[in-house]
Amino acid sequence: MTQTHNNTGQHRILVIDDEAAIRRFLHSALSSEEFYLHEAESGQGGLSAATTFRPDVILLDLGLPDMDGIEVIRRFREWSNVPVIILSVREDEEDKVAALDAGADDYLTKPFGVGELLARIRAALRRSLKHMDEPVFKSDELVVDLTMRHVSANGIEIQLTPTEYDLLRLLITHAGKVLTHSHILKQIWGTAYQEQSQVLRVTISNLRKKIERDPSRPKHITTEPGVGYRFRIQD
Amino acid sequence: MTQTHNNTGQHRILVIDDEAAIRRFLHSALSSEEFYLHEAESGQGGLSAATTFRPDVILLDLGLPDMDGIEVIRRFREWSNVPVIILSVREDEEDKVAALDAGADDYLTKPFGVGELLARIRAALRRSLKHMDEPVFKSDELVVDLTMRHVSANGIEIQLTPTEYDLLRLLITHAGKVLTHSHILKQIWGTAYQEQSQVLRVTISNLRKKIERDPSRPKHITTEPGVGYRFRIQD
DNA sequence: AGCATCTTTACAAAATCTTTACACCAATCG
DNA sequence: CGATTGGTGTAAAGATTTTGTAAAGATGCT
Repeated sequence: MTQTHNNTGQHRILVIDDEAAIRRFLHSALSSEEFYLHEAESGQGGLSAATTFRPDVILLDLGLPDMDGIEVIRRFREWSNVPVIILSVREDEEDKVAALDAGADDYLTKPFGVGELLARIRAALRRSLKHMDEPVFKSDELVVDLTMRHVSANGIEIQLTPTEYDLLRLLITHAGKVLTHSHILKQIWGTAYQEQSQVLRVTISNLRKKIERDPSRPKHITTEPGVGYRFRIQD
Repeated sequence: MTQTHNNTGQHRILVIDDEAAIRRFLHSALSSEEFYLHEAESGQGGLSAATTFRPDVILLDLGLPDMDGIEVIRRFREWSNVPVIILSVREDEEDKVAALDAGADDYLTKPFGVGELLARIRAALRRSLKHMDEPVFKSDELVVDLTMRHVSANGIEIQLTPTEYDLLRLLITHAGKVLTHSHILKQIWGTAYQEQSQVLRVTISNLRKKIERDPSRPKHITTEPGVGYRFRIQD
């Protein structure tokens, strides 16, 4: 699941901002032979535009009307590593820390210079274009679309419960690696459950019943006795 | 064995700044269980420290006495992708643009909050640690990937039990050296087992059955009679 | 209430660990 | 020269721990 950006020289930028004035400003500042812009004016709209437009960079305003900017980052980071640069009027340190820790790559406080914005976009692109990830994961007959929270085998949709999906996503985003019981538990159930491996075993069992051809001889999710579980990429 | 970062949880930070006051400030702000700091007070010193200290992140002051900060970034980028965060008193846009375009990853203007610095360091680490080569150990046909917890010979996977794996890892991380019985026992079975060499012999035997081509004439794990065992690197 | 999901309980099945028993080899000694 | 001794390797038998699964209870949402 490695790949791509477009092979025209143009880089694709998604702007998510509710103020038309700022969108216009960014449009005139950035539109050029080098960049191709797409605009969204809400968090929901931005997230869905991200799946269809496939940007190389996202410029995100934190103060959106429909949902919290931090939440937008978090949701987006569930399936993509595309760089997110925050543009915000808030200059409190805690806002910056929260955004960066949620998965943002950079944080610019308005007003900012166009030159600096361009330089930070170039820096983000330089880093990320080397290693971009395809948000659709395939292993044998199993297909997991991390953008749509959609799982299928042989074209037939598989219904997963929220925890089952979270567990599968965690395993897939670390495909090949062994994840220890306590690490998985901490990630999905929280620190309090770090030692409660029984609930993990049950969830693994249920997940296998849904995604494995023969749940008693699992191919996708294998157990590493005494250590944890591993998602194996087939082929 | 391509070792790119340390396998302790600690991340290594190189601070390049000529002002002792700032170095002290950063030292108290960042030194913790999470970070291990190294300090340099000149561009030349920083560049050479980067090769020996192998940092995961570099914090660089642009105003160094011996050479221009931009030049330091450029020289460093000739051979490394380790993230560089600029700390500078200059807040002119053209300084920022020049530094970012020279290869810096982020630019913070002094004075800055410790929280923001930490968040930007975490963001830089998050991005770069994903793309680091795994430390893979190879000896002849045997391949041990310590991050994937994966052992194979001639491309065929070898299943190891937890103790077998722990033992192999201990031997490999000290490849070439002799490890005494009591040292191995203390490390893997705990102090209580320090004298129980029988259990070690059994485990060594089982491990050899799995990783040696001819377990009765072991090439990888050799015994040093009366002393202990040694992992020999082939080739 | 009805439904889906999550957590816990209980137990069977499987894998691993430790111990026991003994064979092997070399060096040493009566 | 054969017996003994100390260090080592291997097989196999329990003992122990870990893992898988069904099913019952708990929770929460509409």
